[in-house]
Amino acid sequence: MQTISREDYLKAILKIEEEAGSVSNQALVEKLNTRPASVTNMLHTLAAAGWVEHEAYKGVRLTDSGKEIALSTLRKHRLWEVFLVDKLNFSWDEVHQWAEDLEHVGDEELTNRLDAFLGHPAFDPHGDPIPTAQGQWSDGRNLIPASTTVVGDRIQLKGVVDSGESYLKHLDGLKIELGLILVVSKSLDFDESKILIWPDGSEASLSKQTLQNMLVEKLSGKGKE
Amino acid sequence: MQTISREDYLKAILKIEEEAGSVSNQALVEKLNTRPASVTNMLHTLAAAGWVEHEAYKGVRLTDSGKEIALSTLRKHRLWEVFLVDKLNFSWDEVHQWAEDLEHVGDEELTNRLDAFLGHPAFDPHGDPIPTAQGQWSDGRNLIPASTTVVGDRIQLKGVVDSGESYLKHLDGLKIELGLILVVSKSLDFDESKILIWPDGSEASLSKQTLQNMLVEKLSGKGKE
DNA sequence: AAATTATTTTAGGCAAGGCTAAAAACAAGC
DNA sequence: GCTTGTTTTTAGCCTTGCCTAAAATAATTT
Repeated sequence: MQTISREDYLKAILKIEEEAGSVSNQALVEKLNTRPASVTNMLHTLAAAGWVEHEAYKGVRLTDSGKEIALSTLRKHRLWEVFLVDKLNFSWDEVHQWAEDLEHVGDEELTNRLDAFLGHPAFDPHGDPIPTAQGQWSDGRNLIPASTTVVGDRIQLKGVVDSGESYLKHLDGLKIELGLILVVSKSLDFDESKILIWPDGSEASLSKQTLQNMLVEKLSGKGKE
Repeated sequence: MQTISREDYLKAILKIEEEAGSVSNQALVEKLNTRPASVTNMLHTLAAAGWVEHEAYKGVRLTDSGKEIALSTLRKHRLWEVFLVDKLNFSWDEVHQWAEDLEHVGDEELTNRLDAFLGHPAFDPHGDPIPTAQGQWSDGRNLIPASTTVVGDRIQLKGVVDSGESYLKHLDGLKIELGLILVVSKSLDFDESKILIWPDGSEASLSKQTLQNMLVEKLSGKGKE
């Protein structure tokens, strides 16, 4: 039986598998903001349902059926985020909590209709790829962290690594949004910060931390195009 | 603390208050498809939260704060139903279950944005009035059950009493939908059924039961207008 | 008014999913 | 190969909200 909590765990396991390769209980404790004993408990439940394989002290892996549920939940989450931003005009830092609830509503049919209504978006408001109804979601893009760019690069923001509210608000404050094109004007060795040029000609300095979380695409043309 | 179950109870109490005036435990048992002991339990919880006044063996009444929550939940339910029908193209008999989940998602802000996005609808897909953000929802319309009409009346379907899936599917099968205009052609005494004329000239007989659940408005013009 | 019937409450359980505290297993350093 | 520290598991408890069965109260009938 699928419950909200179980879907949340499966989604978290999927994400950690993607990010880190293997999934420790500790990682789940952090991702889900819970306690170790709760994780152990739930992993037993998920294993009994056949959604994960769990060997004591050895970590977890999603089974095919578990992965299917996790992908479906992630798909719903990201589609609802698109709805909230595109249709209800929320900003990208306001939508996560509601999407966290909405992702547990509806079946495949509803999700597919929502998908069609939104025009089959490929990415959510944070630039994360939306799994298809068939469970495909490798995005095929070649994104790099902005921290790896060099002076003269012309880059476009396509995604973020950390889509937490505080980081997104930070970007908002800097007038940085998905799709924005920037030019790398200067790179400071001592703290690995960079000075970037906005399309309107203004400049600002971004910290190493900020740059690491920005996923960008290098555009063909250089600085002045 | 507001939970899904508590919101469901408050909404049910509100509806029964409207329909029947007073709210017995028995009525809640039927409305929520649960057991008497569960109702007593929950009423204690709701009373402790200050959302209802409950005297043992005497029934319940919503307090102002309880009514506010109930109205807000009902508003969300009906707005989401409009979304599902108008935007995702579900039919009116398919939306109730999802709306039952969606009504527990989002705050006032989200609800108001949804309301604006939908164009501030006054009625849901079953013709039920949608409470405003200020909690107003007396609809001011003067609807009568179709069973009380007489031969020659020209009537328009504006709502239904029972919006259960099976009844709505029955109407679908008869090509009856909200807004449809019919003319009462014949009234059969023995079983209180009536024969009605569709705009395209076709006729069909509707049972007393079916007619009682159709809320219609008498249009000024008579039969042939 | 007494008896029967219907409704409501109490009493006691159960399942899900969270928690703390303590024990067990693993990993690292000496 | 021990010792120390981290991670995971076990054990046991809590809360929410549901349930059944039995007792108490109200309502209805005779």
